[in-house]
Amino acid sequence: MSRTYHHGALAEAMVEQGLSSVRAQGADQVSLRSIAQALDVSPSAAYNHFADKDDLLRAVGACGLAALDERMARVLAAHPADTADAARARFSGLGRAYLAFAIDETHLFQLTFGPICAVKETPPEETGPFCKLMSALDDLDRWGLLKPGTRDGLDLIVWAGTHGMATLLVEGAVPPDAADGFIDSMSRLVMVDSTS
Amino acid sequence: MSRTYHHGALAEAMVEQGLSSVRAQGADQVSLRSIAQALDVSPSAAYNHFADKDDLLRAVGACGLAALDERMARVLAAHPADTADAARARFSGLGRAYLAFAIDETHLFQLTFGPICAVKETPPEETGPFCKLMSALDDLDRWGLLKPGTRDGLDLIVWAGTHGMATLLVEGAVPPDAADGFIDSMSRLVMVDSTS
DNA sequence: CAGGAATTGTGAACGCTGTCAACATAGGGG
DNA sequence: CCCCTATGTTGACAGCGTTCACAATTCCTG
Repeated sequence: MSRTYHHGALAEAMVEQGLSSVRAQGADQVSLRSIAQALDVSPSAAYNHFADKDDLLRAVGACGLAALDERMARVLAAHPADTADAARARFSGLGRAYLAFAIDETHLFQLTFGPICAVKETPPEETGPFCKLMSALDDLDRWGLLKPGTRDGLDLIVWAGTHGMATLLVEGAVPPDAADGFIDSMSRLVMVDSTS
Repeated sequence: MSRTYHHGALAEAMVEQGLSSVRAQGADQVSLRSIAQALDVSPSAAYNHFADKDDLLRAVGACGLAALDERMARVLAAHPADTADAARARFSGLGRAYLAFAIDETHLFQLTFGPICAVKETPPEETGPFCKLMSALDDLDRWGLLKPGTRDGLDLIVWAGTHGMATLLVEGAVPPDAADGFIDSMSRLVMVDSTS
């Protein structure tokens, strides 16, 4: 019944199984052996595809980043960027998507932005989520929706603020229902008054 | 030569040794056994003082929080709160201290705000660093230094922004020299123009 | 001041982990 | 057809967290 001796796509299968294990128990509790066992495969088989346990986890973490990016891409797809209001919606929608990801993919978020994956030297401004957030800021600027004189360093403020709020949510330092209020406050602080 | 059979203060000694091990290698790489060995003590001795390895690490993480709090307290002590400029200095000084801690105590920061210690349900607004930051905001408000109409939700924005910037520094997503610029941008965004 | 109880340490053992080296199997290109 | 490479297996190793039975020490009580 062991389909074939050679699995065929072990690497992908392990990442996928790792993904669901991490989702269920958090990265700390996941063992290489348990992933292998779930796939009816010997533990050492992993070493044909990954250098390390951490290497496998990094692949799983990359999926997390991709999942976050996809959520944000969906937001952009839902709001064409052709009006000022749409630009507003894009900006706050992206922030909300970021926080929503942190809330309902807590474990994955922790892995993706945790110490294991950090070593990967995530290219600074090359990651999808970051540059989506930044381009939304550019849109706001183009429509003249930013408070005058605040553009300098705003990238970092918005990035750090959103990411920081996400980690606070993940750590349980702040209740999930504070997320929406945060986005509203952030928008109010950054954009010109919406009742113009 | 084994001083005494009873160590006398094993709990404190283990926390201290744990502290320096975590500083040196990061919490993930630290083992209960190595801590015990460094103290010339049997591994199982730990279980007379801590329920768990995680329990010990939580104690170490608490030291990290205390260390951060002390840095911030030093800033407050250096700037009496009796002038508007002092209020400005307190606010930006606190932020800088927070980021400096993240930069030169990376591993400790990761433990203190990581998943292990998060379970500890850190009381939301009871932790020193957070309430120091908030009281500095209140000071700014008292001196009329906040931009009008921005006070709502500013607590969360400042907290999330500062903490988020710290985690970005820790993850290496942002170079350490971006820290000062961040504080400046944040101050500029939150306070009224300083060239009044 | 004696002696038992509570505290704090030891030693050996368990099952689990990541990792490795030697070997087995499968499939594709000369 | 046969060998080569890719892929998987088996068995072993050291190290880990944790537990249990036991020993040493200290403290409290009578």
